Amino acid sequence: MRLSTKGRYAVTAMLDLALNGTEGPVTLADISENQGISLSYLEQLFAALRGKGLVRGVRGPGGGYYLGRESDEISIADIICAVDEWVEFTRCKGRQNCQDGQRCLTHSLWDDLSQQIFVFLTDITLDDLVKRGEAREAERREKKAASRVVGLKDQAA
Amino acid sequence: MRLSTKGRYAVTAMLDLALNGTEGPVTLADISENQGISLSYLEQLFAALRGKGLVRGVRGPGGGYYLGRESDEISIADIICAVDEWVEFTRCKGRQNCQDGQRCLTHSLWDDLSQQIFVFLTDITLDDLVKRGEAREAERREKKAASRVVGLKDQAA
DNA sequence: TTCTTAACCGAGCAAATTGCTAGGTAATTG
DNA sequence: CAATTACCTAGCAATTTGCTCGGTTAAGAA
Repeated sequence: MRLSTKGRYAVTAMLDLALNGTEGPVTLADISENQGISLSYLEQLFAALRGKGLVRGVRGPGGGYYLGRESDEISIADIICAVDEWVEFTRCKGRQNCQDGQRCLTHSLWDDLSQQIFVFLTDITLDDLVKRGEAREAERREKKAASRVVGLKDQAA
Repeated sequence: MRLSTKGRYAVTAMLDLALNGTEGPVTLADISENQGISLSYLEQLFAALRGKGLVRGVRGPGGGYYLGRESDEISIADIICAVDEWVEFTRCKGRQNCQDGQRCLTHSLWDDLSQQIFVFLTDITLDDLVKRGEAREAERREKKAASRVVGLKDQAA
């Protein structure tokens, strides 16, 4: 599992799509403006996402992108794997002192870690993020209402 | 937390040091040969490690490097942080739509993940890796002995 | 003292990656 | 037809990675 800013861009863009794509497709130009990512970079990312079936493009006026599946069927790991292709964590394949030597100790360490990260990101879907955002939004509104009642100033938490 | 091959090189080198440094210092030339890492790159890595007190250099003939602390006092996270300096996982500081917008949802996602990785790597010390290697070594010997008794061929597990 | 060893230091370089600009073509709508 | 938007390719500046090369300094050995 590789973790880079590229994967984060992709997740951010996909989240934008999940949030704003409920009625009709979303254009890359919109996402570009919302998220401050260049259009051309988005095109590259979405080419990869489309290749994995995570999004579906519609051409022409009124076109844009849909999610390729329901948002609760798309994990964060899916997204990252699509754009940040799985770089093998070890370089000792065929290397001599790997079988029992020190290198293989770190080898298994990275495997463990990689597995851990993968599980973490596989368990979280786009829908989870959407819901998490809704919850936060609700909480924020509650606080605001409460503070208005008590007469306190809004404090940016 | 940033994960790159650079950190893996450093961990591998430190493990070599833990394994071979029990009686006297280990030269970078030795580690270079053992692990297939260029001498000059090792020097760069060890400059960073030395800066964090993780290793101690001794100049002159018979010199080399010692661990800076006991191997059970050095976590994998210590090593990685020394060479792969902590890159902040988010780029939205001061960004407008972070406070409540989509970007902040991925923000907290990366924070969670980062924390998870950090805990994982903080819990593992160099000594753990050494012991893990000894256990594996013992297991291998046992298997070998057993197969010899039964008259089976060695099979590379 | 002089030679050798090995840490320590810095310049620079090829390859890959990142995020971007620029300039297209193809499909769909009005 | 024209406008829109996906889709595609080339290339570029900045950064990172792992390296070569060429030193200087401290400490032991001759």
